[in-house]
Amino acid sequence: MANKDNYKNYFYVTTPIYYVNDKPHIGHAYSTVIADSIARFKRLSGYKVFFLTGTDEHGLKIEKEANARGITPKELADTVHVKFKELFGMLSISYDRFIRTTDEDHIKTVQLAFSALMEKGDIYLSEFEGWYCTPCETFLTERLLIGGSCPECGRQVSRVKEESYFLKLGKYEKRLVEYIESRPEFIKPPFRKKEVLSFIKEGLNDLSISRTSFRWGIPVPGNDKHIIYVWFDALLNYLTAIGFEEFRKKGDNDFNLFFKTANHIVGKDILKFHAVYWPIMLFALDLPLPKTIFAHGWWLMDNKKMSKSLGNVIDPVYLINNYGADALRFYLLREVTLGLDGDFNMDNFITRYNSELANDLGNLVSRTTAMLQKYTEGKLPDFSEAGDIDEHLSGAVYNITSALNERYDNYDFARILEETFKFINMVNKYINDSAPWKINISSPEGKRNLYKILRSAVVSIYCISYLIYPFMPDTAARINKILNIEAFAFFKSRVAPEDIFGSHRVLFKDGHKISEDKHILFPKIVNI
RNA sequence: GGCGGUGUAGCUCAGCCGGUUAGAGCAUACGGCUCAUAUCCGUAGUGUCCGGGGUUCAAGUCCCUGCACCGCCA
Repeated sequence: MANKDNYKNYFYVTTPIYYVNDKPHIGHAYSTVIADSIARFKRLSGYKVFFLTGTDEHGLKIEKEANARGITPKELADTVHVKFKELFGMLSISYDRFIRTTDEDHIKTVQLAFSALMEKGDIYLSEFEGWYCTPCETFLTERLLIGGSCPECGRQVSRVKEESYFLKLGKYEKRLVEYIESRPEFIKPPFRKKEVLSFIKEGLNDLSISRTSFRWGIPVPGNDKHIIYVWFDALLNYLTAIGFEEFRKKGDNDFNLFFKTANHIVGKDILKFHAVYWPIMLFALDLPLPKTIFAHGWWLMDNKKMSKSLGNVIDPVYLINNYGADALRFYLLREVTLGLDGDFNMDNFITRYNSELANDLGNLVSRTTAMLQKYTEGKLPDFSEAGDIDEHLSGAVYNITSALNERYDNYDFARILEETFKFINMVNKYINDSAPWKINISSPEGKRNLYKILRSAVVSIYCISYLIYPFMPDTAARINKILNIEAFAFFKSRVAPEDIFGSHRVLFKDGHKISEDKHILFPKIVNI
């Protein structure tokens, strides 16, 4: 049962909820893969994880798209949200809930929250006058416009003047600044934190949070002339999914324990909503704030922004079908450091695939298993015959794993993968240098030496499967199958990362044999 | 315009509080091995560390300035 003080063992991670006006693209895949990887690592480390993703289904843009297609907004959402589920299935995304903002419990949450803030006086009715960009769902002030058009998308904006509900922001401004400044882990990476702070310090106007010009959305309780602004609606999904309604009614449950540990994964374009408006909503609701908001960059295509009009959009489904989900996951996470933009380049994708996945990792597994078949008929030399694992290898694994928690908490996935692949190279070198094929096995020393090398290589591969598991779960499972051990035995023991190497004596029992089948983990890409 | 950042080998980038001949990966050339997905390992390079001043015994590393590019700004 949940203990009030053990929230450190909880881990709540969310992706943005994705807008259902169009099918998913690589950016959706990216946010979701980041969240999936950290969720998997935390589960591995024994945390109670809740991983949330889903779709944002309300708003004028959906209503318009549905009208254009001659269907209802709900029909549009029903159709498109499935595309996201399919993509996430193909990508092995291990979410615990796929929320939709049209879900019953979410609608209740939004209305509950809205009412609570009305009662408190943090939401009030007034009049909005200004400009609005429909495609961006953004209100704009006069001085931001460029030639009378939206500064973001360049399209026409429309003049709006209407009655609207407002959320008080100024009231919480100072508190928010203090909160952000005193918590380095709250907004990552650090340069984004600076941006947010300077934005807030310019002063916050109250936020318009309702619309009367269209119908597709959640009505304001007691005044259904008004539809609740899509961002106010969408952000609350993070509360719905972990039982906000029940929490309001009955008090404590897992809700509290989870929410304090929340990690929101967001794109840089929606950081402001998550780092400014969302915390203020939570202050107003007397709730704790999430632990971390991580803003990642965008994917460019050949250094240009991807857009349908340029025709340079890369389809994640195409990549998965041709190269596999893990190849895509690997590329997305390996190529980009921290919160920077990434450049998707097909040549680069293939180079990384061939040199790192096929040549370095795939071939290491291939040559090792082949030697085992050849020299010991697939039997892993027992500990008593082989002795301890090579010290340089075990030391290297220790160095990587002991920094793992910190690296994950900083979303420094590229670094983890870089170090993992350095280790893979080290094992390749170890095999080269010790040259098992040259050993004279007629002598007892020679035999023992050969056994030590083989066992060291196999245990190293096991460690590699552990290290890559969060990023490439399928590959990790396939490696374990090749080694003929239960997939993810490391789950059961819940060993600390730095103890993973030491677990081999338990894992590989005397007389253990690896699989006889020949597996190619990553067939080389030869064409184009 | 305001605030912040970046500019290092052909390409992508590491270089924390200033300190020996400036690093990695990819690409290129040559060499070694044969267990392996013609894979792996080794060796060799080349750089006005954006320009100009300054501080210091000592500066990609700090300060000033110029140029170029980028991010954020209800």
